[in-house]
Amino acid sequence: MDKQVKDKKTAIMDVALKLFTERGFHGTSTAQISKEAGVATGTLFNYFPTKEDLINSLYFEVKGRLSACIKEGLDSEAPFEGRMKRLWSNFISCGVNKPEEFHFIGQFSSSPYITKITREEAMKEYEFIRALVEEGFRNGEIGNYSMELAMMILYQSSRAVVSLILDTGHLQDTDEIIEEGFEILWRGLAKN
Amino acid sequence: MDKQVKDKKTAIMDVALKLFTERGFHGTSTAQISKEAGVATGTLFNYFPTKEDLINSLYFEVKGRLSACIKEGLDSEAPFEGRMKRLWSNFISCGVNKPEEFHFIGQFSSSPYITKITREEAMKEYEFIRALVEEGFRNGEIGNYSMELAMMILYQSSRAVVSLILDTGHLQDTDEIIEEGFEILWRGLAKN
DNA sequence: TTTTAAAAATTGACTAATCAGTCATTGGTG
DNA sequence: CACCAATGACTGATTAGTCAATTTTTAAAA
Repeated sequence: MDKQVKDKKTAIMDVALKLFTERGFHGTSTAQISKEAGVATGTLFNYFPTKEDLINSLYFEVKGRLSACIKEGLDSEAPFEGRMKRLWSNFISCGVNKPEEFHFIGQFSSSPYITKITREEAMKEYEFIRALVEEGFRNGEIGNYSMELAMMILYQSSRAVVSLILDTGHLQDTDEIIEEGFEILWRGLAKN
Repeated sequence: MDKQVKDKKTAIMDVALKLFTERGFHGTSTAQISKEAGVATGTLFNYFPTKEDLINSLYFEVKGRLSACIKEGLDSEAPFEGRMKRLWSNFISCGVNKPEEFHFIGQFSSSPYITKITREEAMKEYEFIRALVEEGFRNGEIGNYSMELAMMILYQSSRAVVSLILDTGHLQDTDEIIEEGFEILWRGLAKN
């Protein structure tokens, strides 16, 4: 795949990410995407046989990008609380730094399009989060709560914080909000 | 407005709620709605001049229904923690008992289809939640966190718990999950 | 280096289906 | 009869996707 090809494909995916995030899947036509990407309508369908293929390709690409960002520096030998805090902090700063990706994933995973199977498949990318929380349970670092409940509260709270920062424009207060948010979360989840 | 009229209008809104939740705004055509509601396409446009009007009316209606459900029994003279727990418990049981309404609001509250006016109007319905949290701050029941942060974590955590119960079919464990969830939330937010 | 021709990439006019919304007509009720 | 809610065939616009024609790239031959 040479540079020209990669350029067009990348342009299509970049524009698709932007427009899907702004207007939703049904609200964005393939014509709009190809026009804004500066290619002909036919070109889009060379790379992505159907609109659904485009959405799925984009999903895996974006999911991978976020997943890689969140994983950074998580393999340390630090104490459990420190790694949880790193996960929390990564989650939020990745969301804040990649707002389109963040919104896209949020929209995609709660979309009525997505079958249970696809959603479960997507969850595998975040398996390491489950592993970390499970470790916390085994070692008694996290209180005696339902595993799924703790996971959901961790995940959705971090999403809530990203939305708070992005929607209200508190970009300069990010570090402080991360600290405060983790304090709330950790006091809630930790044993004693 | 006689019974006949109310019946048709209600039928349209009921079907619209169901289909919008299943397939999204753009994914649901006015033709599909009128067909499933058992009325002609023209009838839909008698009651709702445009699709956008239908969506906004429905949004307002559904938001009101959920709001009324969540408010139940909240005006008591109970201690602060008890009222917070009641709010939490109401939020979750309303979501679980009205899954279509819950998903509708969640999926579409950030949609461009909903006008700013409708959104601001609908936000007033939840003003009492803000008032309760504010009271907690003033009286030192809630720790010294950012108001918006506490609100967001409360709101999104409760949404997370509803999703957990609905998506995993833990319907019979609802009461237990509400208890556990509140323990996590309250330990996180409360002062000390 | 230049020529050349096959292969690959790109194009946009085109199609059938579907969209939101219209309106002259119909049918039921008081 | 008068009234008006209800109807569904209809419209112009838009949709995802096609494809024959054109341009660009490649690489080997002259």
